[in-house]
Amino acid sequence: MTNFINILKEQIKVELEDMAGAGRLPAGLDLDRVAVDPPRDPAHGDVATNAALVLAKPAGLKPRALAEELAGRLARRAGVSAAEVAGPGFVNLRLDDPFWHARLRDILRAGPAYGDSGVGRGVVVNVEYVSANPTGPMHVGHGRGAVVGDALAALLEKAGHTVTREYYVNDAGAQVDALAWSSYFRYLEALGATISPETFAGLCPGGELQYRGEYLIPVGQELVQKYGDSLARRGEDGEWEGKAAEEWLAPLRAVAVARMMALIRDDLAALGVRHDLFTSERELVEGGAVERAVEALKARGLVYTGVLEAPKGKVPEDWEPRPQMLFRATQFGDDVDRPLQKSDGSWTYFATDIAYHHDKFRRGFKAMINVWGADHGGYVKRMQAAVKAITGGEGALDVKLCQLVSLLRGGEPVRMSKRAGTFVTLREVIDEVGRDVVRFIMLTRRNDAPLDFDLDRVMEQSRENPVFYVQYAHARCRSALRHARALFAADELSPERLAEAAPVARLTDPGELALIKHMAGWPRVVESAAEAHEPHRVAFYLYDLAAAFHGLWTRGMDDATLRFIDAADRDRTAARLALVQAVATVIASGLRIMGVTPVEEMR
RNA sequence: GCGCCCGUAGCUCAGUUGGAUAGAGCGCUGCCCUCCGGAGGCAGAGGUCAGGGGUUCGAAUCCCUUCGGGCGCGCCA
Repeated sequence: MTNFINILKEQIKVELEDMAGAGRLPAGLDLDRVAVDPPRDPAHGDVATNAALVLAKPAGLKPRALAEELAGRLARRAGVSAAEVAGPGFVNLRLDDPFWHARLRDILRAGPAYGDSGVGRGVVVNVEYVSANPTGPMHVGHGRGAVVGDALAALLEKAGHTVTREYYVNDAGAQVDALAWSSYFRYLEALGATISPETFAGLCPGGELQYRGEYLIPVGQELVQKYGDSLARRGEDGEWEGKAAEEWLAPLRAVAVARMMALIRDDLAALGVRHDLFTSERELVEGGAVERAVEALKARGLVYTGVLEAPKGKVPEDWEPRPQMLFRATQFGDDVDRPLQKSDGSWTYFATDIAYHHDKFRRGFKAMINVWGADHGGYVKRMQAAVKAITGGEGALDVKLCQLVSLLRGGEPVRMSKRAGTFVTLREVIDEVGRDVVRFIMLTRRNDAPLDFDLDRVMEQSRENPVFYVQYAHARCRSALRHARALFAADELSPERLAEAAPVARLTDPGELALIKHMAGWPRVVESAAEAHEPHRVAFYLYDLAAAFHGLWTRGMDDATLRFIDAADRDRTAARLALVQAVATVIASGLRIMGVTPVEEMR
């Protein structure tokens, strides 16, 4: 257990139980509401508990009297230098220097595993993210979801969860058909046909040529290689419309989807994002998963045929009431019951999505997290309702909605238009600023807050740029350790050796102790961020840690006695190098969750 | 019309499973440094946590309500 707060919480509970045993408190008090936290204001000590406030009423005692007794007991504990009653009945604990020195050794001994937690032990969780439609390259918005999902998965792993990272491939449905048609246009082009986009669009269902990007040109070429002109001849026969199209569209669809997924996988690789599993919607549907899911719902009496009211406000033009197969979503907190079938009898996307989540549950996942774009917000309730229903209440779905990313350059919005060909892809951004920058920036805002991504600002070397600031702190640590090689052998500087041999008791400067305290808070950050499913907290923590470290470093520029390396005092230098090594360890540990490389030097 | 998200310093944002005097960066004001372990330091001003009501020993945080912004609302995924 590396979270020192938990250690103290245990001690406090022991004291409370002891007080109950001594008749000072009623037996059997509920201690769940007893909180132990570091206070915001350092003047209130290192740790505070509200135990007396929470227990006063059920115990029939005055908060301050209860607090006095608890404080008196805690003050005798090792490591506690002072226990004071403050305010309405808080007990503030001050921990002595040796306590903090021991925490520093903890960090060095644990190394990269420092901050690992057991709160998620035994919890198997599925994190689904990206799931961009295979209809083109990824854009910046997809990139945000990719980073948030990937970092969340890593965070949960650090907190002890068993995580599967999953991508849902929407390779069925109208969008993919539209992709196939658009690919057919490129196919005809590759054959040398001179048909204009407008003429061709008239032949497409809906009269629209949806995907005009050049990335489909290689798809057309591949189709020619594979099928020669055989697909075109079918067209001449006038069999483009109706069901006949369904048959000859299949190879187009298959080739196009495969190509698009290859494109997307390349983009993901460039971002350093990986998935354990790609699940195909088409395979799921063809395998009968939808029927299976609907049967499961029917068995619970949650499916019926009914007529929905027209939505208020914006009513679709062709709205008409008609009976549909509906899922009783209202029984699980949704606002209306939701259709499972379209009017032509095929399944709605919702139905296949229920099947998909049913499938996840059948694969053993009770905890599911989906990372979606904010435009899917209206879909969350029904999906959570469906998961609750189809898992008999055993499964739970959390959805993280990612708000829009606005690309800026020097404070000015980057104009993007697919039509004008000025659309900026994720890949272009990665190529310009680098993977690490993209990943870090995507985590500098809560997922549900809009994000400004300024391509100029993120390359600045200043405190305003968190990527630089955190990287620089790590690089400075490494730099100090390299300089220390003038005084120490390499193996003397290893975290293990420093943990055992460095006289860390020499660290008495308030700035040094403050840094240790900050690092001691890392396991708690991991746990709370994992519990809240909020990876951005890691970025903010690292920024604060970097600030504390830079502050100490800078003081050494004015006051030589505070510099980390002092050739005249090997012992003190070793102690400070232990501190520096620990900072590097914690920063690297946090960056690892974010998927950002901790650099050795700034260039 | 309904649902979800959001509203915190001049600006951009943290802090929300209830804790004490609400924080950071930028900007602003004043002082210091001009250093090579390069790519500053210190201090200060600045807030009705959108408004109102409620629950609580205690509310930015929970509940209700009003206002303001974003997203969504059968046969798109």
